[in-house]
Amino acid sequence: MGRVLTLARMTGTVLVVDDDPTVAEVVVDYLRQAGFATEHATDGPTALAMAADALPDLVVLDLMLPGMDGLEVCRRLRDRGQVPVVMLTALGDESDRVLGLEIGADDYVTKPFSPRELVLRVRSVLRRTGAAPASSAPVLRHADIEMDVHAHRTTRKGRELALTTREFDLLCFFLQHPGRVFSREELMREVWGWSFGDRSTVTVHVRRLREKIEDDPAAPRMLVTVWGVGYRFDA
Amino acid sequence: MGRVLTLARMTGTVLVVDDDPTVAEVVVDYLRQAGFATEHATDGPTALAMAADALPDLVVLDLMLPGMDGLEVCRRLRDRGQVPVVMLTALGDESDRVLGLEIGADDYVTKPFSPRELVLRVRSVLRRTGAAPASSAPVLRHADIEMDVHAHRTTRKGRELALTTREFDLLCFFLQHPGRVFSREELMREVWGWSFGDRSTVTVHVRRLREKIEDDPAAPRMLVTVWGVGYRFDA
DNA sequence: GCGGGTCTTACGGAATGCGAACGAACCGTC
DNA sequence: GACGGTTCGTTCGCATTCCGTAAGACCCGC
Repeated sequence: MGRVLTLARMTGTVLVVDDDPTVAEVVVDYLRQAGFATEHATDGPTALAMAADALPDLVVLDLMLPGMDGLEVCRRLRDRGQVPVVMLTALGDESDRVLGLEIGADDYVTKPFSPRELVLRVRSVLRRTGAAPASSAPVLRHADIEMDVHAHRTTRKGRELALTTREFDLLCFFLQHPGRVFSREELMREVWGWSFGDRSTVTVHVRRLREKIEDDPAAPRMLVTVWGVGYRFDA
Repeated sequence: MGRVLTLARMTGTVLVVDDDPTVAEVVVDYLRQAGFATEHATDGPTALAMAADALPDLVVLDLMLPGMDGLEVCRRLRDRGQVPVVMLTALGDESDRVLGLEIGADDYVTKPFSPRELVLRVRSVLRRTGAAPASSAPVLRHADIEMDVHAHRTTRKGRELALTTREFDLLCFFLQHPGRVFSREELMREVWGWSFGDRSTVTVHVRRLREKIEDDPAAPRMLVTVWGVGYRFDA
């Protein structure tokens, strides 16, 4: 009923750093469509300058850059402040990926990637880091559950719930879309940001989440199974 | 095709690309009923030309096309702009599915598919990509029956009905076409998405549905038998 | 009464969801 | 760098639900 949803479009500025004009164009396009303002740089030094100047809320950074290594750029960005970084890495380049995460990238996406997936990752990172501007609802409420997105804290009847990251993301999504059914594939895409993966992953995480938010997990009243279709979060 | 009666608000234009006239007809039918304007192409080159000309908000694309591969069409559509694509794939063709998603399809539906499901996917993709407001009344009412398509919930006199997927699809179809007779073959095609199958399948499902929505299933008042013809949903 | 269509019931197979457990990856600590 | 706990994704077996078909009883029109 009076559930106000919710999350006006998340607006923020994203700096895209990629020397490939085709990739950059697609990425910028999608991010704009998703409601972000965008800046674009084609090399490391320019990227650092623009980051200092425009103070973006997040940086999408290609690892393969001419002149300066993407890792180096990432490190310097991190030295300056707490701007979140999503890295673009070549498929299977495990070492780069590990290195990137160690240096401080908040997430990574391997090429070739679906642009939409990238947008999802960006949103997810912003939500997690709390860097999203105040326009997005800071607190989600539904029934007796209260979710402080920025603080990454969830309470039920005043008692705090110990949710993992995935559980948090999952519940967050359901709270933003109550009363609608979502297939496992949709949830995989929307919450995990993947277009592939095992359906049962969703099943298991729903089960674990129920374990924490339902009075009787075996007979859920909030996170309901719609047979043959998916799951729905009821009031 | 000329002018279109706007009972519901137009939510966008969808280009349907399929060489099978039967499939295409059903798909176009449902999309129109859901409030979309539609265009239809039977091969790849025509599809690309129409996409460039009509600038649809979304493309429903059969993977199996004569002349040009559906994947190729998808790729070219993607090269040109960011029009969302929903792919139709053969059942179990996992490799094609993955390939399609990597190339940039936003969703896929496996044949045979329920037309209602396709419409839901189309709406879902449009909502996700933000290309169109996903309004258009998703709640069907008739007599004392209320159907929330998005929630996949059906109530009668306020009490929830436990319908299976098939029953849901069937009732959904009847609510969208009240007062008209449909033969078993038509229902098979429109609801099941098949052009083959046993007539008695429909009979049985109608019976099971009656069991749940009629006061006296033996003397139905809503889901009426038209002897020698088929079934009709009365007010 | 007869023939064809419809209703009802029952059943086996398939699909789906659930629960438990496992191994791998990751995190924080020492 | 090594260790233990946590989280995550996957897999397996089991129970349940659903679906399509078949077979017989029933009903309608002639």
